[in-house]
Amino acid sequence: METLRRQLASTVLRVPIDHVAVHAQRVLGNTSAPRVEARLTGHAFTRTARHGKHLFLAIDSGDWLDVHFGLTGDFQYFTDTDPDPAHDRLTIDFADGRHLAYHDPRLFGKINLIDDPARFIAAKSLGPDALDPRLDDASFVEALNRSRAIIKSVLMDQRLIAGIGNVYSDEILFQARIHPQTRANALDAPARARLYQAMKSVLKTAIERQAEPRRMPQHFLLPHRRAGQACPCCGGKIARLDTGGRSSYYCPRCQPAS
DNA sequence: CCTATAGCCTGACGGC
DNA sequence: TGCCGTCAGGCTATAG
Repeated sequence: METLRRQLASTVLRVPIDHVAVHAQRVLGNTSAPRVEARLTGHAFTRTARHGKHLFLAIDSGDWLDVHFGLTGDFQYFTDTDPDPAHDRLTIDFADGRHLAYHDPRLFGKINLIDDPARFIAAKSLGPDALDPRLDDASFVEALNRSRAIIKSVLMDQRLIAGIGNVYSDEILFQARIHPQTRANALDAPARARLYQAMKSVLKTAIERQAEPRRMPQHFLLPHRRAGQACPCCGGKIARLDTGGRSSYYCPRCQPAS
């Protein structure tokens, strides 16, 4: 998400928007196609912000666009000669000839028109962004102690910490050597410290590598995140586990149940 | 309040 | 080739 934000910030800011088309009403949350089209057409994005998995685009009219990509969404650029990408649920045509498609095959994403990101974040009860420096070791530990749920679910709970999804929660637990089903409040102090360090370093590394799986270090779980693959640390087999309806991949030897 | 689960959607992939 | 089951980077509403 941060990678995408930076890309947008370096390409679309202050470029006037010629035309907007909504192809799937479903992706619109609190607004309608005519409203989005009216608020954007003839205007331009002036800056970007991000909180967890939410991307915010300031519009020079004073409003903000909140963009969430669900499971399968992203932005795709295309040109006049390209056909419109399949599953483009909303397209924005810029005055410089660029076209941007909000692409989301599974329709789990949402776009909202809001007047203030901070208020939106509060209304959604989102926790602090995982990379916010104000989310220090002490407040992280406090958040963990409040929960009896399994640590895998806690890391993904956007109300506690915003920004961690299924893949990166597996990576964080792998590097912290913690079994995904450990109860959050059962982690001892060294484990909590490892988890905090892993959370910060995994996300920073991911951003440095533009979140491209191919560019992740080989000692990360991510390049090997499939059942039966060899653990990059011990060579054992990566296993798969059902946790809260999502798949967790982990190394039973490096991340033993405590 | 807390935690766990079902449901929303569609496409890609592997096995038969 | 075609069909079927499984899996997939998320969130919300609801149940217990």
